[in-house]
Amino acid sequence: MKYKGYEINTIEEGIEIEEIRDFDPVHTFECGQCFRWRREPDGSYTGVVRGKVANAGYIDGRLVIRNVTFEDFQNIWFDYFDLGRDYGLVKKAIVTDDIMKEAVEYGNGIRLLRQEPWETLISFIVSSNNRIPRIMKIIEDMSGYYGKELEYDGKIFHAFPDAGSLAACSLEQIQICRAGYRCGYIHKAAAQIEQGAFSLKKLAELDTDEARKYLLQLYGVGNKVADCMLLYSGIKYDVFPTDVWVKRVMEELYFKREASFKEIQQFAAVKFGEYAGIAQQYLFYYAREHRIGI
DNA sequence: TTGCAGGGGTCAA
DNA sequence: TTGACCCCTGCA
Repeated sequence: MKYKGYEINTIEEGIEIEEIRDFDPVHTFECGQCFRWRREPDGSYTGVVRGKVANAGYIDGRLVIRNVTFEDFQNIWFDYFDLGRDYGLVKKAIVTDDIMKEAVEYGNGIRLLRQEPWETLISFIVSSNNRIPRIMKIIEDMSGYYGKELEYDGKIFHAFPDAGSLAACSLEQIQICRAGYRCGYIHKAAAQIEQGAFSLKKLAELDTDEARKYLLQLYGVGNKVADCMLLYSGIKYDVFPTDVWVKRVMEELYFKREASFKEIQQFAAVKFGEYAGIAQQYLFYYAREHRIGI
């Protein structure tokens, strides 16, 4: 059947989408934006999103999403995979030079996932001064201890715990996830949100600068985490999360000298505009895979 | 085997 | 602007 321009078939294991453009699972799931998708031996990926387990991969040129009903697709996955956006147009807008042209060609098929805001916030608080494998383990452990149990394909999975569940935990209970000093950040953020002192829903109503400032009120959230949270939950696309890697990459590819964080952000805002965040993702992935900026 | 540096940042002085 | 920070990993 047709749904918003896509041809969707319901099959026994889930659904399949024909002729989908600009969706490469490897580039999308391994470009550093998400922490809960794992590669299976057959090359597909299994992940937990909004309390549902799913598996995604290509078979004969069709994107197959297993353990998903057509209704789930309409309510969750269409939005999560950002399928309403024409990445062809995005690419046109951000490719203004040979560097971006190459980065976009290389990272062809990266989509920016619209992840659940609360989970995204905590994931990127955990990411501070940390590496991806360890971030994944902490998120996994936290879900295992405090998230709802789910089952798929004979295996047990866990949803990411909601704010109420983590707010109900003592600091010691959060510390068993081995997130170190970030446990205090998580504990406080959960309390602020659960008590209604802070609303993640409000972010969408604010302009980008206001949203960023508002997020900085949360203990443990600085500029980098705020920008990641806004971008990877699909709330704002004109942010340019600048960590030490992106800084080095921008210095090497564009500035040819040292540049301050502020300088880089201003440069990106002018050069890439409303899709600066997506440009950052292509650039970062390209640089990481080519070991630029090391 | 043990020891030490340093990591996709934030906070506080 | 600078150092400490929890925990883990990589590498002498």
